Amino acid sequence: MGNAELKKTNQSWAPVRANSVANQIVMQVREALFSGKFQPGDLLGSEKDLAAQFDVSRITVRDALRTLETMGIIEIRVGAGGGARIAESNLDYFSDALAVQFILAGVTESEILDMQVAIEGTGAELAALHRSRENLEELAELLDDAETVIDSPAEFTEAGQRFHLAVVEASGNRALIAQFRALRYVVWPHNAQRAKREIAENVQKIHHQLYNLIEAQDGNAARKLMIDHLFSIRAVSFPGTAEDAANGMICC
Amino acid sequence: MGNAELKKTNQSWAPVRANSVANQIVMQVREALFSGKFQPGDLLGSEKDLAAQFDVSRITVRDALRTLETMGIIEIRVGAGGGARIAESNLDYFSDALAVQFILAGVTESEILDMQVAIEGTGAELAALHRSRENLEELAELLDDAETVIDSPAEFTEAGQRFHLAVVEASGNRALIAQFRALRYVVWPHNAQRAKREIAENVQKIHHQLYNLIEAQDGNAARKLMIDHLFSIRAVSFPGTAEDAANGMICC
DNA sequence: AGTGTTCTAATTGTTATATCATTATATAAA
DNA sequence: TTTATATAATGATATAACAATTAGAACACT
Repeated sequence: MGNAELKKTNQSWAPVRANSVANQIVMQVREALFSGKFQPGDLLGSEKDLAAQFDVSRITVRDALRTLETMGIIEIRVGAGGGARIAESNLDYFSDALAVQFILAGVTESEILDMQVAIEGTGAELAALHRSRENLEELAELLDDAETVIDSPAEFTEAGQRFHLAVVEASGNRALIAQFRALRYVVWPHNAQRAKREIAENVQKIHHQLYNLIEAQDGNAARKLMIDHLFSIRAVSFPGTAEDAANGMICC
Repeated sequence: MGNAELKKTNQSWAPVRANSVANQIVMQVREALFSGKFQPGDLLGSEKDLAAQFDVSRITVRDALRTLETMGIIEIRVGAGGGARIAESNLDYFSDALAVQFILAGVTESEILDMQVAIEGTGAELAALHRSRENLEELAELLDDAETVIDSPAEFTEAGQRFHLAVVEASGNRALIAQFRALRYVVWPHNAQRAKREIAENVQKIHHQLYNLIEAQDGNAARKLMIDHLFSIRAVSFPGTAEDAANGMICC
């Protein structure tokens, strides 16, 4: 039973008292996770179980579980054999938190683009160093996909963004991947559907070059090309000159 | 009344029905925030108000508010004149979410160090380009502070970390600052209290060089120096050779 | 007039008790 | 063996009540 599984990893949940009982439950679970007492998949128990263990009402437990769920620490399943379990990592939770805070803080597009340069530049560099055979195959496939939709701005933009994601994924660095996804979520609305045909062709050319550098494991060159690529996007988003806007490439 | 203030910004909360009523409330508030209908400080109303407006029970509203609160979207105050308000930006929420996901995903120290290189490298570069007079004064002050505790490993390490934070803050990029804080939170436990005297002196020397490059607005050199600095830390944390471990500098 | 105190109303925090909807699992039938 | 059905576990929601906290108004005392 859930009870037993919980006891296995954490003998004694000190029954809580003052100062928002629900928050204390959250803290106890959080601390247990941070100190390595939990693995993804571990069962905490049902609402009823936990209410009994903490000696509080079901609704208080619910409050705590809702908080933990939003934090991405637990997953809740209904039905027989359900209950609260330590969650698998889901970076969407984090991307979401980042997007919310960026909006509340009023972070500008310019700041986000600098962030993109940092993440994707390093992503491209590490991709060149660590890429596997599978990574290269996926990148090549995505390039082909983009080729087939080169006349459809929206679809080409999306294909280009998948390519960029695949590059960062090829780095094998999950921290970078998480940051990239979060940024993409924030930036997404702004650079969609603006790729004209000739611009798209230029983008394709650069993406091919990037692929070649990654295949050749030339980290420095890959990083440099990626950064130039991103700056040309910036030139259009924040045109210093009309020429920049006209010649720059957007999307991706 | 809260009711009136809410109506001002959002005329019609569609009364919700199926598929987790609480989540639908969350989504409605979230969408309203993302579409710019809310500013920090705006009052949503009390639990009772919202229960009436959404035509659900107080408990359902509570579930939704708990989720929104954990997301950092709202703040809740108890007592007369209390209720739920759109929150001020608080990047700790996000740093926390990141730390949780890193733990659940089992991200390695090596991955985090690569991430640090990306963030702090760009941070140093932008700091050189955008630093204000106040930034320089703070950096100089922090260097002096570190000097006075150069014989105390724990204190020197902390002073060094404050310097690194100040560098990133000097970039003026809140996205970078948020990422740096989050990373520091994750990395913190690992590189404390390891700085011996001669290592500390070397760190101080490099920090001074960094300061000079930032003052001179040499972005490329600042970036390069910061990255070398971080890699030397890596050399100790993941020693390729015993020599690396012996000569490398730790902390900061 | 100003200052400190007390009272009051509003609001979240918590508990208790039900009912409904959903889901996993065991059971039975084909 | 597969499929359908029943059953029990569980979360989702509702209603009602009380406790704890807080802001603001009313009041009393200088």
